[in-house]
Amino acid sequence: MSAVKPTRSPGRPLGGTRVVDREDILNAAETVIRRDGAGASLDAVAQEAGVTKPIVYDRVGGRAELANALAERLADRMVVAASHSISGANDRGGLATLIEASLVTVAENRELFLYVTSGSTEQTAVSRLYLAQRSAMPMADALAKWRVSQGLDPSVAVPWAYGIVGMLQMVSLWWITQDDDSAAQVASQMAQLLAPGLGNV
Amino acid sequence: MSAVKPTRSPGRPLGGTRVVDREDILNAAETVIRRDGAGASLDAVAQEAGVTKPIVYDRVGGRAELANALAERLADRMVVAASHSISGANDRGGLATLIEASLVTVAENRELFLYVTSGSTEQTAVSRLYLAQRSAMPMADALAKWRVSQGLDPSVAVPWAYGIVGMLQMVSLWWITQDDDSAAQVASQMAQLLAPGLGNV
DNA sequence: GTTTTTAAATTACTGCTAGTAAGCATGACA
DNA sequence: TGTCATGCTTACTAGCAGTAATTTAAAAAC
Repeated sequence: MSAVKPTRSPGRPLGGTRVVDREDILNAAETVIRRDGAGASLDAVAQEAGVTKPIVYDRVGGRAELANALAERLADRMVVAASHSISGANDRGGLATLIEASLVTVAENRELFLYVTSGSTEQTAVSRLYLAQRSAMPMADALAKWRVSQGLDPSVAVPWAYGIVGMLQMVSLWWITQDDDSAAQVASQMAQLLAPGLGNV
Repeated sequence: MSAVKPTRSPGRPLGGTRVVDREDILNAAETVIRRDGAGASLDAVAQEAGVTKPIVYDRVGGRAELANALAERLADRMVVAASHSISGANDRGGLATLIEASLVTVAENRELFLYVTSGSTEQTAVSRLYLAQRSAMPMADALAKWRVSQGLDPSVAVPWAYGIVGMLQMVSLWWITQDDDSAAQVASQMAQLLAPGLGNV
């Protein structure tokens, strides 16, 4: 597939300035991943961006770094979705609404989710933790603060946050590969499990 | 690395019968993964088993199937560890003991855990669900049975089981990449989060 | 105004890996 | 004794991550 003739000859471009920056590469990567799935190659990403592979390495780095950058995007998107959902939700069912927003965001970014949570080679463990960390650390901070305000031990915050992120990731993975249950239903069920332990948030 | 001279010439072996079966291949795979980490190649597995790659494909299939088979082994090992731990535990802290056994088993099979939870290519999503399913389905059955016995709705069992498996996987991943907290401590913390929602199992 | 250097890109390569096709040696059976 | 089946190895293909070498144009130096 890489046989499509590149439209540009070698050498410095005529304007003399860079035209494709890091953000362009990341956008192209998202497009390709949506189209080709989680197995998208760096060559395909480069071609979609109208450049070649070494440019991808110059702008964002190798495959692991690309996955990390996209993981940050996805995590940010989830935070935005969560805050939107929170603003329209009241206390009861607030946790369920949060989880539902997470599920819906994963479904909207299905292939991207699979890409960033799959990794490829040996470095995968670190990469997967990176995505988790990106989601877990704000949660851990919030949890710790809230626990302190309640006069409770805040040292549980970090493992709890990682655990909840892992729970949400796995439930998302299961949920997007079946059609029986609605997002709201599953979210409510998971909230039912978590809420008592969290202290009826 | 594949330049190590194979000790066998082509053709049917002298006895006329197969000498390396599926179990031998899986054992060799575990050895190689322990030695080389999660990036272990099929060639290395074949060499460790004293055969060549096509034999691996004949006995267990491709990389995805190998990961699935090893995932079953690891899941079974965890079930055994859990049942051992249960037999020596009383009601209070039973859940924590279970989680601790899970953490310890992951630590004992560190590279294998990373191998089966990482996968490699596009099929990864299915493979990861496979491992999760292997652990989640017995848990879901037990949960459903227990919920029914308590006069509660058992339909939460499946998503809860997947969620708990995901939680344990992520906490394990986080825990084996740091040294600050003991297994017992983390297990107790996670049990503290889950127990109330489960209904003080 | 010509030469040199620097910037920005492509082309072309290496090394590795999953997976498969073709070939070879031994046993079984007619 | 010759043909077929069996259980291997060797040899190959295709694709991907990552890197080195090369090319072109702008900018700077003389």
